[in-house]
Amino acid sequence: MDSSDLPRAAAPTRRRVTAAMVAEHAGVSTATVSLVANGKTQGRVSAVNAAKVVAAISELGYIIDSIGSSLSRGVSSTIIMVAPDISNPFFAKVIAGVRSALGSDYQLLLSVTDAGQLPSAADTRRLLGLRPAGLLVDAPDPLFLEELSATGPLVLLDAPGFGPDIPAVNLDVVQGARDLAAHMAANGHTTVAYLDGITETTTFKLRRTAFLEAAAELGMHIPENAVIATTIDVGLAADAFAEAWPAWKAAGITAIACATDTHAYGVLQEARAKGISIPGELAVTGFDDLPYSANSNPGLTSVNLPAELLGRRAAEQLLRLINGEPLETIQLTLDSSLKVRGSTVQA
Amino acid sequence: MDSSDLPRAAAPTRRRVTAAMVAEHAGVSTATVSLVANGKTQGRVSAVNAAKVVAAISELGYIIDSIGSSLSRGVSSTIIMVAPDISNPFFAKVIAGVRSALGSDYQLLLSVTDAGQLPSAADTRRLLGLRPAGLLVDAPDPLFLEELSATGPLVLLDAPGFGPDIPAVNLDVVQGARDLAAHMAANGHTTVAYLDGITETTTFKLRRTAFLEAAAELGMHIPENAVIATTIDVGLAADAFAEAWPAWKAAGITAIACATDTHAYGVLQEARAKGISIPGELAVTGFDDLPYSANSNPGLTSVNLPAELLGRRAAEQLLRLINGEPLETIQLTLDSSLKVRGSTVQA
DNA sequence: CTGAAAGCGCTTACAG
DNA sequence: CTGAAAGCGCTTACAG
Repeated sequence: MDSSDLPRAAAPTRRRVTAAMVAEHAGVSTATVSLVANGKTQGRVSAVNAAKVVAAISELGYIIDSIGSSLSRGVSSTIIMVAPDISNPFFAKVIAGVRSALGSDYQLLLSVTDAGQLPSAADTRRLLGLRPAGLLVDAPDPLFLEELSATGPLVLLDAPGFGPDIPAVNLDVVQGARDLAAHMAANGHTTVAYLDGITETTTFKLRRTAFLEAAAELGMHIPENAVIATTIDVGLAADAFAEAWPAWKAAGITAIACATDTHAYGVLQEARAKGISIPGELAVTGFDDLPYSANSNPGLTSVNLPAELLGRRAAEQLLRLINGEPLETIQLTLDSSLKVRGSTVQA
Repeated sequence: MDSSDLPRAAAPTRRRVTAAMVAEHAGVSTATVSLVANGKTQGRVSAVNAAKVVAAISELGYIIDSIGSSLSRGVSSTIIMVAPDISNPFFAKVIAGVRSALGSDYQLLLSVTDAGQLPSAADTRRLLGLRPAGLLVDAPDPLFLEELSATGPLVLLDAPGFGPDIPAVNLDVVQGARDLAAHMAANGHTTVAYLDGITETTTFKLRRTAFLEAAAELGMHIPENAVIATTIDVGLAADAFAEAWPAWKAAGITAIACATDTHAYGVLQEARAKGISIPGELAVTGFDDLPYSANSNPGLTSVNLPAELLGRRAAEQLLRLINGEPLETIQLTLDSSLKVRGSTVQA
């Protein structure tokens, strides 16, 4: 009968304040409002008018509508970050770094997926409909990037080996993996295993190959079936280790390197459940040095990676790209460092 | 001289495909393209034309531009989630739940802040310029919500005590805190302390007051200065505990309840450094039951909160609001459960 | 069933 | 310095 029941879910309490309303209130054109609201008054708006608009803006509580603005400009102030695993605390630190560099000019949109899953290029392409000002892609696989075929400012994080012309900030995981192998060799281990991540992320491949190579160079032996892989998940890692351990033990394995600390936690957990002495019977190492690794049982020997710095540097590079500034260095590599704890050395 | 060097940062490789291009390609109007692209053909577009448009869309690789669409509709397909602490792994699970309920129709935009910091209402209001389809606010403080004065679909997470008419999904932290107190009393503790979070989040207040009340009811004593607070950070919690411990020890404190597992990790770490025996000399409990708590040294007794479910239910409620469906229940409360581990009971 | 047209809110040459 | 006007890409009454 009437339409008073139409606005159901969300009846707007007050109408949106538009630039036109501000213009009318201040007695100027919307063009002038736009100039003032965007701080482009320099030599284009008289001090008198600028003051009038500023007053009207604060009086009315005007906020530039980013939808209208984006459509007009052709680009939004959104920065999209694509990452395979938000549940990893390491990632939270990366985000913090990104945000600190981004400031408040840009909105950070996180495209997250389920643990260890890479987002599909199709999903991400849909996000491109938001016309992001730039794209940050963490630990991509080569295929994803190719499918994405993004145009516009793009910086990769933790993505080694992607061609020297594509901007990236990397972590020196190769050195970290070598340090791990050297540490094991120095502690007398001769037969070792590797617990890998299941996604074919380049960083995982590098961690694995660098470790295996260095282990071989150092005269350590890696038996058949001593390289296994699971999703980044404590429980699944524990299961995989439980299944592998009898054969490994028989093969004389006394140390296991894990692709991430999370994997290592699974091993520690299962070892405790099974009564395997760490590090006496088995030495365990991780990768990432999560904040919890100082506190696990026992403390976890791990490769510390500068997460916050990674995010910060990547965002800084992206900002330069967005502003059309040249990059001094297309690709950066940040140092890693080995943290030795009780999981490899008796306290 | 020429303008070939104008597009600096990002020369678009191919032009954006617009509805107009699709329309021309298919020999129809843009109105028809819009109808087909949005799946609103039912009784409005002939099968022949629909097929032509579908073909043109896939041939040209057309993707609806969400900026244009949002401006026209007055609302975007973005859902903004505001949360005080992304670095908490608990939060990652909440996000996972939100995403699983949201599906691919909506983009989730995370407004994250630094650890433990609540986002300013001003920041968030700026996000409203993105015209989100809905808002999810995790652990807000009352002031924030008032300042925000958001219109439109809104669901609160972990926000008890906000008036019965505002949609919220809560966690039964009160019961959890009581369980903790009862557990301590049952284990013979008579003098206890509390390590709180520093943000005046309602959930923290509830955890604290429920614990302190239950402790008192159970005849346990809480000395002066036995309630302290720090940011959610392992190191800071460790420092605060280190400073408080001598006086606490003198006062006869034998158990400490922490507002979050992260705080508890700090206590465990410091206790180890100082050679304080856990749980012999001091029993420690957390809250949240993070995945690492099963694996800390010793395992941490904690209140398990259903993070993933929290996110899922909240997103489901929000979707109903967005679709104008009625909510069966305005506020839900999800059960917590006590996990007893080695930090309170000798293994 | 179909298309021309208005309109969402903003920005930016352009003419004055 | 200023404002009228076009245009960004889409959606949706509206008239046919």
